[in-house]
Amino acid sequence: MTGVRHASLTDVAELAGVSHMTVSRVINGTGPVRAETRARVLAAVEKLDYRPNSAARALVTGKTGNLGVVALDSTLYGPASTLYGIENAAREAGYSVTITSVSAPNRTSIADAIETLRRQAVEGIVVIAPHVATGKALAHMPSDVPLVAVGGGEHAPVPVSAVDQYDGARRVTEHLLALGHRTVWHVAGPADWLETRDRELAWRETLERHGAKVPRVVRGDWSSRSGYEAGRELAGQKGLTAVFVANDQMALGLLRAFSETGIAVPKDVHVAGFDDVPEAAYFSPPLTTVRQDFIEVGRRTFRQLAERIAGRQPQVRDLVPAELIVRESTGPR
Amino acid sequence: MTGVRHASLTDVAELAGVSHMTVSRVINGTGPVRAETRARVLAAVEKLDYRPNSAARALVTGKTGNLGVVALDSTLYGPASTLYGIENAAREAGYSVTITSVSAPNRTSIADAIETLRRQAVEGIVVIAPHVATGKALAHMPSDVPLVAVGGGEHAPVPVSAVDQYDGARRVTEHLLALGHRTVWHVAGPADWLETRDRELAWRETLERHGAKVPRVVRGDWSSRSGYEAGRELAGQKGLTAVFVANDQMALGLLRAFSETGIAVPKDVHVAGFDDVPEAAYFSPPLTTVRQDFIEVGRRTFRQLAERIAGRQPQVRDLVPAELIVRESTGPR
DNA sequence: AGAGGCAGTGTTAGCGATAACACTCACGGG
DNA sequence: CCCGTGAGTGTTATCGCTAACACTGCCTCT
Repeated sequence: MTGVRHASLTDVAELAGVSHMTVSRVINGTGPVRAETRARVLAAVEKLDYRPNSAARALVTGKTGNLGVVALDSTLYGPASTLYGIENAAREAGYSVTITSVSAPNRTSIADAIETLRRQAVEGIVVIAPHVATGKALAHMPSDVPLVAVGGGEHAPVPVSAVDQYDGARRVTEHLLALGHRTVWHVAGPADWLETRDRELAWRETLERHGAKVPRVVRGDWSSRSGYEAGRELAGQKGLTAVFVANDQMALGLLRAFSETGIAVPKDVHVAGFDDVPEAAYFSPPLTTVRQDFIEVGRRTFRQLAERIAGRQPQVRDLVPAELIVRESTGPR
Repeated sequence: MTGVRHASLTDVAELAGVSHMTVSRVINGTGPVRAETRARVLAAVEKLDYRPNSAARALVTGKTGNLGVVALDSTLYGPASTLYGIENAAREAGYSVTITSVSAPNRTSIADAIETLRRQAVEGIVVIAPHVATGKALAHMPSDVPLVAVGGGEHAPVPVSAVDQYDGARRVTEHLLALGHRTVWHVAGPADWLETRDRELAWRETLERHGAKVPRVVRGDWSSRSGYEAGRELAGQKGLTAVFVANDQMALGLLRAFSETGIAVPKDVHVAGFDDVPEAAYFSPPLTTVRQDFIEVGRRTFRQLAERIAGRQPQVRDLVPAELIVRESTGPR
């Protein structure tokens, strides 16, 4: 039952026959305590099932040991993995993580989420919301709480860690060109995502650098459904031999559309994705894609935030390299 | 910069020329305050950018407004969605959510996670970890903090909300039998998951009730890879015409294996999954599966926890119905 | 031998909020 | 006209902890 008040430092002190300060010193390892005294205190702690009151501690120290994460209310593989990466790193460092989700990535909801977290007295905030709007929203945020972003754009006003989108997209495009295609089509993500921009830019510049014609961009919204629609649209396209799809989910939809319209992959068309979701190796056919180490991103993000909390100014951009994973969808015909 | 101390109630009071209690009353809406006074106080609040100190408040009220969620360190669609469902419901009710992930669902790590959360002074805890071991672990947990589980088993010692696994599996099995199959094979999940047990039991009992022979169970681990292996294994099986796979990821792997071994779905074999991940409609072929409303599960889970926190004893098991989604993988041949 | 230092412990004063109660009026009823 | 009542406000105690400093011995150094 609830209602049995918790033991306090004073209760422990009384039972151990010492002052509450001595108990505090034992608990926190601050200051010297005789071994015998320490043992007595610990016995009392054990007996009373004492647990420090974090509110009282926070009140006097000004530190809560809490971090806030603003997360997209989504189960997209990337954001979800990043969240766990951050949580793991934070927990190892003794921080707890409070999560607030936003359904729409507009300025108001981000600001609300941050405000909510500040009211919770978090020591620092990570924003996972890789939209253009997010970057802009962050530019207007009050700066009295350390803030870092993940997956953000190059002009973000806060430190950012992310997988190197440009590099990944360049690699996959070059991989396709190296297979002998005259050009590579692109199914992009939503225009307001920063990752979309990076991937699209890399694709475009890589084509240009190789003297290839740059086809019009087909745009999706990351969902398989939109990939499917893009696939139906591209199916009628003459001269289509290679497609770089901006994420694996859309690539799945596109593969489905191609299959329905009698286009064989990889025989007729090569297809590559981005993300390397765990399922990508079991698509039909298994998908060539770009692997992102989201856990590492989470780790670095936490590290940057920790630096900020400690009062240092970390580097502003911290890129994790991407890895090209070649599978059958760009395999021998 | 950090370092500019936050304004306190007293600061606001001074600026507004009232006592700190009056400010407190304005902030919390407790007790009567003259309209003119309130306005003056609010102006001071605004001017000083005052934000209540949650630690001080928690210290004196004994309420932190914090809930803890023990989550599987996984990006599985179900657990991730449930997390967001809980977070949404909690936020609407004014609670914040602290998340702690566990990588292995054994008793020790669950106990550690709960201990961590208790140290954070959460008012209640939700455990998302639908393993047999979890249920057992919870049986031994100290009961002085309200605790509910999600996706748990029927013998769990705490309130539980979940999608009705049994019902969903029964429906999908009956759907397959109704298509004229003499029996239905089953690729099950890991034996230590509660959901695995429910789905498997429903499948078995449904077959028996219809007088169908019960084939041996092939077991996977939820991953596409394991589904693929199950598919390779089943491909050689004589008389195989229908397979119920315990989740969509494994079904994807199985479809891949069937495709490689020349088995046509749905022409030669019917396949159904479970979960209705957003991609399931774009598998090859689109997958018949069972939809689970994880958001609703999250909502109900929060509601149960709120009841517990309020000191009431909610019903012990709260089941959300499952929905059968029929697609081409069990379609006309 | 006296001063200084340090291990080991205690005392006191807040941190910033709410709870509980006290006080001052103005007003209405007997 | 006096008193009870309730609106509006203030005073004080307290939540559980840590910071800062004070105190007591005992040991070491000069």
